[in-house]
Amino acid sequence: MGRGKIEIKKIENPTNRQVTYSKRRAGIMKKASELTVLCDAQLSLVMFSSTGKFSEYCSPSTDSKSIYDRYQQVSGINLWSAQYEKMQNTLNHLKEINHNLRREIRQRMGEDLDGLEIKELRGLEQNMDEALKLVRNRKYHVISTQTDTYKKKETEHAVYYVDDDPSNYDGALALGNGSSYLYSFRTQPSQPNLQGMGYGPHDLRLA
Amino acid sequence: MGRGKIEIKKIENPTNRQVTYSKRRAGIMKKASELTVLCDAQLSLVMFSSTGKFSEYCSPSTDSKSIYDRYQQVSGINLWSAQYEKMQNTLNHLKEINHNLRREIRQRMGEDLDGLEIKELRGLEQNMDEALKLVRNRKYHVISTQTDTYKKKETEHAVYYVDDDPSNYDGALALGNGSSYLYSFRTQPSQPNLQGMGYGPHDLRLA
DNA sequence: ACCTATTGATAATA
DNA sequence: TTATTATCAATAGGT
Repeated sequence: MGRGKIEIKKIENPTNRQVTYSKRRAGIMKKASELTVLCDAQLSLVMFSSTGKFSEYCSPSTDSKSIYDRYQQVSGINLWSAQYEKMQNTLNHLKEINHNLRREIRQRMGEDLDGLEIKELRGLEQNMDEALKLVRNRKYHVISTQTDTYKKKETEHAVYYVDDDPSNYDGALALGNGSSYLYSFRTQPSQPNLQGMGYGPHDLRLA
Repeated sequence: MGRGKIEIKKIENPTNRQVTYSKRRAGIMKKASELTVLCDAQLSLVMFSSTGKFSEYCSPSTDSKSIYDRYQQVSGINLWSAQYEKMQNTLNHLKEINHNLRREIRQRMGEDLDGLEIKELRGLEQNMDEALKLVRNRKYHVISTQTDTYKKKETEHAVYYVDDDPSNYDGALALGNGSSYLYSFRTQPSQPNLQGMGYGPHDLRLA
């Protein structure tokens, strides 16, 4: 269609190529637009010229992302699988670490010991014994410091550090340090929705 | 271009619309193909008819994913930000949990106690004290069981459970339970590459 | 699907 | 780039 028929092969003259690109780009975009209007179709058209210039057409009341989401569903091709895979690997890695950290904590709480051999049990006992001494020392240090403070203030709250109710442990951990997650996590009602990506909420919880 | 001019508006007759869609779809695909050949362009064309039928054209030596990756770079539009955000939230959540789990383990090893109040220290001491008893009990149980086994076997390896070198702890944990991650993780040479997604390897490590 | 009169797109040119 | 226009290509309507 023009003053002469042309062969469909790459136009070697760069200027000519650019001119033809502009014209035909306009043409195809018009065609695309007409198709959406006439036939109530939805389409996305993305173009890069040989010089890297980018143009796009997208049918009204959508965007390219929606079209591609749909494309993904219909074609079964996971367009962003590479990126997802990376994140999924990281997630799995983190979950595995999380699982093992939880097990170590359980073991340090005296649970889940069946899988340990005698050597490991002995090491754990030794480590906990030493750790317990450190905790006790710290406790005594805090107590003495607080006592000094109270002596300076001379009044009130004097009963605070005398409380020796062991049932405080859960509460203390839940409020004061990392363990709060061990508990609060279980009771969280909702997780980020990862359905269809291979990550149900259950995966994130402590089995 | 046809036996008569038509107005560019939705074709109400469904049969006609479908016919026109097929014809024009073929036309636009041919145009797309010609554009890629003549002008050495790269383009992706995704179409859905009003009945949901899907077709696509993509220039040779690429795929729609590559085109859209490029589209994303050029346009600055993050096509899959929604999906990423969900995963990122999950990742952040897990990392936070892991961080807190690690802190709890450190505290159970007698480190990182400065942030604990007296009440919490007392609870931790109490809990560790009870846990230590459980570990000891378990150790005795394993020892006696092993002793029985050895008695039955009557010979060899008799020295095994007599080893009382406390330096076994790290090794035992590293080999036998979750703590292996606490240590091996630090020395892992490479992490999944998440650069550009806001997740450097350092994020996964114990701060 | 096919046909073909007709409109639409565009190659060459300025 | 933009405009012109002679030609070729696409396609609307009918079979």
